[in-house]
Amino acid sequence: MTDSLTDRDYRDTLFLPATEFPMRGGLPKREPDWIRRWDDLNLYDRLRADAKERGAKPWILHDGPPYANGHIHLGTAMNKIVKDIIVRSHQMAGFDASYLPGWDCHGLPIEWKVEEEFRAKGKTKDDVPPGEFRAACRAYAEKWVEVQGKEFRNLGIEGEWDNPYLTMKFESEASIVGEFLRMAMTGSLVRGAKPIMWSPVERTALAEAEVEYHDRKVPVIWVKFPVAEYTGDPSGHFDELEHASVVIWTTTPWTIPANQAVAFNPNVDYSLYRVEEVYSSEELGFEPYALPGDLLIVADKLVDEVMAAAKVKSFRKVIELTAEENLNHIKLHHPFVRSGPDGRFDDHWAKEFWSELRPLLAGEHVTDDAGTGFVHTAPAHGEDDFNVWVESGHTTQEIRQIVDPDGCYTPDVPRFGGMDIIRTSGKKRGEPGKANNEVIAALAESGNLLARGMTTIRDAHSWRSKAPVIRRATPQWFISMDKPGPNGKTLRENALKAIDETEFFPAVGRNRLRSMVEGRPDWLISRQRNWGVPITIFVNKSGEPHTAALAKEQADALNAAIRTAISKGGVEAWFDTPAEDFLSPLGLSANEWDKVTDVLDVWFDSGTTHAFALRERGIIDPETGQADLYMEGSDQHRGWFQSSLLECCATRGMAPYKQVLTHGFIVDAEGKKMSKSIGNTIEPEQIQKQYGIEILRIWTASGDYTEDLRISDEIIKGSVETYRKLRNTVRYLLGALDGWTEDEAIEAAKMPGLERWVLHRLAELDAQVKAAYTVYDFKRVMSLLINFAGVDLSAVYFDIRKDSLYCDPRFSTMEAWDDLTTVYGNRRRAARTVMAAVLERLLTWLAPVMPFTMEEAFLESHLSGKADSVHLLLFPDTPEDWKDEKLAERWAKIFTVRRVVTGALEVERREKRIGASLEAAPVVHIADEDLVKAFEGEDAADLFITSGVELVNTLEGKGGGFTLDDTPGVVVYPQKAEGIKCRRSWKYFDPAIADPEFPDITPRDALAVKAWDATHGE
RNA sequence: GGGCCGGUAGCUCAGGUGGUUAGAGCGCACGCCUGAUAAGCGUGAGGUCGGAAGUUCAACUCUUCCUCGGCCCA
Repeated sequence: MTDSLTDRDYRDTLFLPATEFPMRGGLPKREPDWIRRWDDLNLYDRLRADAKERGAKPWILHDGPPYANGHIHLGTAMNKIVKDIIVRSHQMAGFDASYLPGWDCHGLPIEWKVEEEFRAKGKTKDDVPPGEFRAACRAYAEKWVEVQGKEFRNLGIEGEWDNPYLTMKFESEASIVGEFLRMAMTGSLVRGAKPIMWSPVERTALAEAEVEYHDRKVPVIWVKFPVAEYTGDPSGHFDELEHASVVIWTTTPWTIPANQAVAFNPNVDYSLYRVEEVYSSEELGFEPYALPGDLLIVADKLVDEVMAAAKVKSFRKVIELTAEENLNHIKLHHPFVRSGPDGRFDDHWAKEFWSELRPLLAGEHVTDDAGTGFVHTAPAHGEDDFNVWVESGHTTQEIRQIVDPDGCYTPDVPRFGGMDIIRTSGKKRGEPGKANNEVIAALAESGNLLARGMTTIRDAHSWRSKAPVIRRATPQWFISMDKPGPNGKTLRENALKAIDETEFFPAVGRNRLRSMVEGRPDWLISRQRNWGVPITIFVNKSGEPHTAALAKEQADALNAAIRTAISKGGVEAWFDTPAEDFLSPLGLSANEWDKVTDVLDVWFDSGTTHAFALRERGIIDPETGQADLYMEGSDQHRGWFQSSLLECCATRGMAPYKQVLTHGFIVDAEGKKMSKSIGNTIEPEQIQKQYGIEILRIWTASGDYTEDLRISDEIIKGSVETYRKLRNTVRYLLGALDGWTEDEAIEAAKMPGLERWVLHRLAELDAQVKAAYTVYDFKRVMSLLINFAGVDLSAVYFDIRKDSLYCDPRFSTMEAWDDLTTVYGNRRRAARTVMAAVLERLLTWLAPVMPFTMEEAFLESHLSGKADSVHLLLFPDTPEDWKDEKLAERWAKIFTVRRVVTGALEVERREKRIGASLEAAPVVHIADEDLVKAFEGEDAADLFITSGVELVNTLEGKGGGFTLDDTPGVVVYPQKAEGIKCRRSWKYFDPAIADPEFPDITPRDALAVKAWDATHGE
């Protein structure tokens, strides 16, 4: 019997998927159109209006401001994409999730760029009036805000781009000043000093990027600090100790007058040594400084080196010293005080100024790799010196400032007053001044110079003048971490409490922020710069700020006047307005008050964004006064998360956020960071042009962005595959739903088991996807949905239901549907009902990650009438009755059997006995009765996509059956399907049961063709 | 150099409180289909869980050290 009895081509009578939604996205070309569409729709405003209408609860992600300088890179793109996914998913979860982007506009990097621009025009910074300079900075920042804004929009980031917040808007600047004054009024503003890089030649402070490093010949001296007293346990005391000296080594003799301590490392071994014999002047050609009998304290590892430098021929160890027993209890004389048993205090010129005893401070920065194991510490002139000074409990106010802006000692310094460290003019500009030699001479006189020499070091020189740079303490303003505030608690205590009350994603963020706040020094907020928000205070002759010195009412009035001026004229108003204009209305005299012209650390600016970007715009949780989430790179534990925390804790006693989320950084395929020098950078634009933004978004969402994200060609190709699979799944659904209307829908209770199983899966996914979005776990969303699309839908559900969808009868009217009692009609309707539900969920669940493609699909779908954009939809609710654990268990059993059947068919295919699975009609022997029962009410052949099947509840058989190792109770005997191949559905069937009118197709297909003919004629 | 974090198949990720042959998706190989077709389906091969010690009857999971990488400090 052959299969052809008629010549009719049944293809036309089939229902095949039909959609305009193309298989390929053409993303790079089409994405700009979608963005334009959303702009035309005013989508952002629509989202706000929509949420308002729903009475949605606000949910606020506060945008951390990027710096308005340079083009965006992959890191910034990823940052914004993560934020965008968060905001969109929260909006669709039912919140009013606004997104106000912002920029950080003040600060040094912009100053440099602008300086560079002036230089290019042949002008130095000194030629340009400050007002003009600041105006140029403003313009520069403005330009980059524009550029970056455009670049971010091109990424498809939805937000209030028309009115972003900028730290340099007048109202922002006024707000920053307001916050600063508010903080100052709490008393936490203190004046101190800190060493900064200073160029005496230019009389200016320099930043790290304004210096270059060159080799320089410098003197090196070994100096004795005589022990003055021992105050510890008597057991640690012995006579030699009192006559000994701690030896230090330095290449900056000029800092000796500013010495305030000596640092050592408790983990280094130290001993007291006695000099036995020194080389004679005949042997040396000069007189050595060391004398037999000298008692010297140095690190054991370095003693040979020190003794050699001091021209000591022989020495011996007297006793080993420990930090606990000895060093912690010693106080030293300044080395200008004459040493030796005969009259330590007879040196009158030094006695007054340097009589205070010097402590020994424990510091980790001290090593025994070079020097003596002790470090002379002048907190005014060294970074480490300053740190060890402050960390050992001393204040910055105690720091001695004896060097003026010209690099000369101040006049009050005995003997050295007025001497220069570096020559600042003339032909020898930049060469050493008088200071070093005079200090060395004074040390030699006092008998505390142990040795001297010359060496070469590499140190900082000014970029412009090429002259050496010194470190010099300048007056600075700090926010005190440990001064009790209005609530009796210190800022540190308030901040730590706020950290405990904040939720961190990932959780380790808490420890990281906590340990930083626990250990951080006072917040240095002043900068000697031009482009920034001024420290708007007046200081009286005793150095007190007006916020502390004036009565509250008077201070408040002055503060209000200052703020008003800034809000009208920006930061320029502070610099340009004469002090008396602020002071005289309050009856204060400009002669008694100095206007501070330092500017605020830009971290202070960004720390106050919550004030002007949120509070003043009314974007804030009215109950808590907080934003819901701050989300930035993990480097911001030291930056924005902390500055915002400290600022808000100081002014309001709480964190400005409820949650902190951090992302990692982008690295290459090997996990190495991207850098231009390695040449492994990838630009967002490159990916955009080659693959499309959506691919970048999928890549972002698929990886664990809380760790570092790897990117490479291979990895991006993986995202392309993901895109293809999801797009095709959606496309198939769109095609299958061609012509769908809600009238065709059928209730769940009337559906076949397979459809109810899909609904159950949707119910499961609904909970999982929403939960994953709430904890910002996009990779889980993606893996759930990719698995669902690839396995449950494509490989199982679509494959099985193809037959029903394509071949089952269709009728032109609903009446005809309702009349139809056959299972086929309901089966097809059920499938399409389920597919509509699946499509709606896929579109909405994926829209936050894939806004372009989901919008495109939405417009092609039956849902397009519901809204103007998929982004205006919410995640749909799941009807209670979809979830059915019992049914799921039953279907798990069915799929276990199905696996064995497909395995058996694969063997047949390999042996060329069958090609398509419809050519088979296997016999399946199943030992477990439950497994057989699972199939009750189901058409097993449909589920296996075979033309027939026989299920037998026994393991007895003819032998040679197929089994899988992990499913021993199921044996499959493959058999070729009998009968003829239906020319419409390609199923094999017994021709005896055929409708006589259609002998070459199955009765089901005959019914379908009749129905088709009835509506189309023949 | 210090603090914190991470290193599971080619790729992206799963693997409560230590316990049978370490999982998924993709990719790859092979095959099927040709009515989702620059698509769809099936089968298979891939991992000494960064390395080395140790604790334990038992470690991807605990401890120590090392190594590679990242962030922040110095």
